[in-house]
Amino acid sequence: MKDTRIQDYLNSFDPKNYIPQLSLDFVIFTYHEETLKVLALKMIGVDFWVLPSGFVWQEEDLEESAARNLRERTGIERLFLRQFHTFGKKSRYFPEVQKAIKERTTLYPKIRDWYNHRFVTVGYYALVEYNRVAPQLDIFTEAYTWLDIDAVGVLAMDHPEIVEKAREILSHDLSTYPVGVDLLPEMFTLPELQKLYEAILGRPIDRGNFRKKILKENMLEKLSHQKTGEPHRSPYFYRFVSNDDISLKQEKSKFGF
Amino acid sequence: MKDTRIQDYLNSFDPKNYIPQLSLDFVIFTYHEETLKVLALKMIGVDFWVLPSGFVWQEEDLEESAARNLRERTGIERLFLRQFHTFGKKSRYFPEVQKAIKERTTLYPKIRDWYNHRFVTVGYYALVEYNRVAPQLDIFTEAYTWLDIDAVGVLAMDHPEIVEKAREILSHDLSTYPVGVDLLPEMFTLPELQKLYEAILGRPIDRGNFRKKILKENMLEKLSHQKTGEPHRSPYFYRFVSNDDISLKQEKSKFGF
DNA sequence: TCAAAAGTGTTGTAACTACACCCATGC
DNA sequence: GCATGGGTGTAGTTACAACACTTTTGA
Repeated sequence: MKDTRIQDYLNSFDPKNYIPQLSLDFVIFTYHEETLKVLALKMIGVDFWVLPSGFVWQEEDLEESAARNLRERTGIERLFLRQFHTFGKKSRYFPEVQKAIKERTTLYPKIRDWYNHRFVTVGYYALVEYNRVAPQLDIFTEAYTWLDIDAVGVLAMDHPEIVEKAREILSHDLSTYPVGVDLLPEMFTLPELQKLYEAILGRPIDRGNFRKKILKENMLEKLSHQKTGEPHRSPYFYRFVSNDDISLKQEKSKFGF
Repeated sequence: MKDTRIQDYLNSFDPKNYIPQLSLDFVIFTYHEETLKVLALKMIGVDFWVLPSGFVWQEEDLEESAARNLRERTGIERLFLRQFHTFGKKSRYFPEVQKAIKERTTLYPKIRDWYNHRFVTVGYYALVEYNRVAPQLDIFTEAYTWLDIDAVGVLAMDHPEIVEKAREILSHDLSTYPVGVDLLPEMFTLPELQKLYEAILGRPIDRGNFRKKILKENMLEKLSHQKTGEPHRSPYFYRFVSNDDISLKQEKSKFGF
């Protein structure tokens, strides 16, 4: 069934509508079971995992294209989406992958030709809340999985390197953007928020210091008790004040004079 | 004379060797007369200024390409070169510019075709010392100038926006990279270094605080007096300790816990 | 009552900010 | 001497880091 749709798609695919040798790669972060995770896809008929990716139409902005591709490939709508780096090693030509593609498109010379070059790829990272996202697979995708951030080494091509870079940038952005807004449910406890930060940074944070710093930002609103059921004091729930009030903090331009 | 060389070049130009619709744009900073400046070029036969730019060979890394293009277009060799953003608005198709190019290449359909698309461009910024660099113009370039950072609005296309972004990133990099190494002569005084920082940040810095912070980095070596000739106390000269010892400071990954 | 984790407070250090004050130089 | 800008010091504030103490909960 899917194969028919693929053939339909391939028949209608016109390379002229796309910018050649340019792709977008997405590092889609989520947070679940106290670990940071990254969305990986498995294309039909191949046996390796890759990051979601896409191509750029001639008639769309790069940013638009990123949003569109993300939607089409994963069903993920609005979210925090940010360009972080462009990768362009000449070795970004991956025989394993291209071979698999070509094998499956023997009837489509235009497709073979399309893939028969190295690609420069613009990296975007996104933040999505685990429970609010059910990735919708497009016709090329056989399966998806949320890889633990520490397990992204299994990704094909140079994708582990891309994830690494994305995480680095995300760590920096932690100080200027309240990532919890996108990665946690409406309500959450401070210990939960702290664990999120620890998962991103990859190192422990002092509890007391975390509370002080995060509360001083005035982004959080304390709610009623709850979170009962465990053999210790129950933490308070919090929520972010209002999406409108949460702006990117003016990156106080370093070299603080 | 130049025209002959251009024709030779155009004759030998083979689009197949390049990645289509992808360019590199360079924001080359220098520092002179207490102002931050940016290199701008004027192409032969047109009357607007643009940033140096270039195209990427099929068989070279993006980083390699940046270094090569910089060398070919400006004669500038080794230096601090850093990717900062990729620009991809669909409006990055500039009739004014492309018209000028096409008018001058009527005999070269392959060239017209090459320019007849919008380009996605990867921005790199570079730091060069004013007195050690004499931009060497390539065959397409009629003139160059060092634009004051506050005068880059005269640049064509979206180049002012690109410079703006580059300066923003450079401001951030100030805290992790000793930009003075690349922008100042071997010897310099602390007031001179401070003025450089002020030019980059676009705001004044307290003298005493600057000294304390910069000296604590242990990157500077105090030399003998001099800098005489002015009606006030003579400042000391300094130099950076050793290029080897100056490493990118580990960007202490924010959210300092 | 005990373990475990939440919540809170304290203390010392380092960094940043805004000054004030003195020093060297050429006129 | 005097204006000018370099060099240095200090005091107040804020941020950070480490850690101790108290509180609440279920078993």
